[in-house]
Amino acid sequence: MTTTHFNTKDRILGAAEELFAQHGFSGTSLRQVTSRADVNIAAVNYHFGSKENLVNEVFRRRMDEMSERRINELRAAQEDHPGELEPILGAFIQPALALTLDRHGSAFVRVLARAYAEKNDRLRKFLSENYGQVLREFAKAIAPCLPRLGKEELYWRMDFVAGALTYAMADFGLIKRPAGVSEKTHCDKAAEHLIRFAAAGLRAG
Amino acid sequence: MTTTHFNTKDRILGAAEELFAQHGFSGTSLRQVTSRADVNIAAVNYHFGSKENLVNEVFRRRMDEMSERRINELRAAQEDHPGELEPILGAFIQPALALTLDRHGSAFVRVLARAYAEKNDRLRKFLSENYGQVLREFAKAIAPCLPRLGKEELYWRMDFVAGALTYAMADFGLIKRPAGVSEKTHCDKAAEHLIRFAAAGLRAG
DNA sequence: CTAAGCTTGAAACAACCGTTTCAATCGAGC
DNA sequence: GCTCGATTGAAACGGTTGTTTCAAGCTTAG
Repeated sequence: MTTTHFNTKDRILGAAEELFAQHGFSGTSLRQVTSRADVNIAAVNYHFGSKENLVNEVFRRRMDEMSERRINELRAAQEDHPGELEPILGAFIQPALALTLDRHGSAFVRVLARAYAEKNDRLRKFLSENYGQVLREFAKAIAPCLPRLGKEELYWRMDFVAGALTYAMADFGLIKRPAGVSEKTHCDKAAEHLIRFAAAGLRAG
Repeated sequence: MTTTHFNTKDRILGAAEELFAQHGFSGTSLRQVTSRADVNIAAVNYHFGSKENLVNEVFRRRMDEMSERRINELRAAQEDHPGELEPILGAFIQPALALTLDRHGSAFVRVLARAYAEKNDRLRKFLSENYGQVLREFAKAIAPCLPRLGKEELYWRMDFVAGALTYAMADFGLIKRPAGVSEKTHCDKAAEHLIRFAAAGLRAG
């Protein structure tokens, strides 16, 4: 594999990511993928072995990146603003919402939201192994900021934060980006609102 | 149609609901549905016209009931506890979480969560026409409880509440029901935690 | 230049998809 | 008893699915 991102394998991954986001995993055919990637149908089974394996690779590529950025920003927040809640929440929320700006990452956000709805056991296992670990890491960082909060209560509220974030990322609900507002501005606003909401919710007496 | 719930039409709806929850809409074939419902494959097109229409009917059956219960409990909350925020949130959250207790409704909860991840335009339109109206109704009821909160800010936070609720309903995340706790208890606990979290988040300064 | 080993193209595979057809069956009203 | 409309059963429709096959093309090392 060369260093360029325009080889067959990466073109397949990119096309698959976009189409999975639009039509779901089982709603997307390999022929749609190879057609968009401008690649022969045989290439996907040559490079990935099967459709299921392609799904996993689509996840791995971005998930690892997002988790790494989250952990890095968490470490930075803990060093620069020890004991403060909001910077930690920022470290959790920003890398996720930032994906919606990346022209390539925006599709992945929908893929991620979709994955939570899937009951596919292998996918759930893959997600809980990666995403769950990161979530626990954040719970451990948040706990000292809320010394009066029990561990179970914290877990409940972390789940609520993750839910609100997923919802915001996928652009459901009442709020739509107004025509005059840039995507970057809208994303920053979403992060700002969500951090304030989540912080207040976590601090609830 | 008779009053019994064990006719062909309702058996198809029930089987479709369970399978859609497990494998998604496009991941479920009509042959799987009719096989589980123990009816002929032709019956689904006879009673529903098409697969897409079957999907819509699966939604309508439970969505109408949930929306009605939400609105009813909202009216009751406004009468019994005028100006209070928590009862309104309870009217929004309880009917949704109550579905997870119903052996038939629990599947629908996953179907609902899955629908949010779908980008299917017709489904989104159907949902925003029904569900969106209910959400706006609640926003109108909540606004007087938070006189210092702007309408846009309120809409943001309502979306976060809906996201946290969806997430909690679908049983993603860190929190799992412990072995010794009954489903009813777990559900009540979820509602209690979510109401406290959402109320604090909505009140954030 | 040639040979070896990756990578691709075109075609075909069996299996399954949603939908349709049409005859058989059922139950209610005359 | 008989007819008529509603419902079901079995089979087939054309089309698409994921996967495989195998020959042709390509790149690279000797």
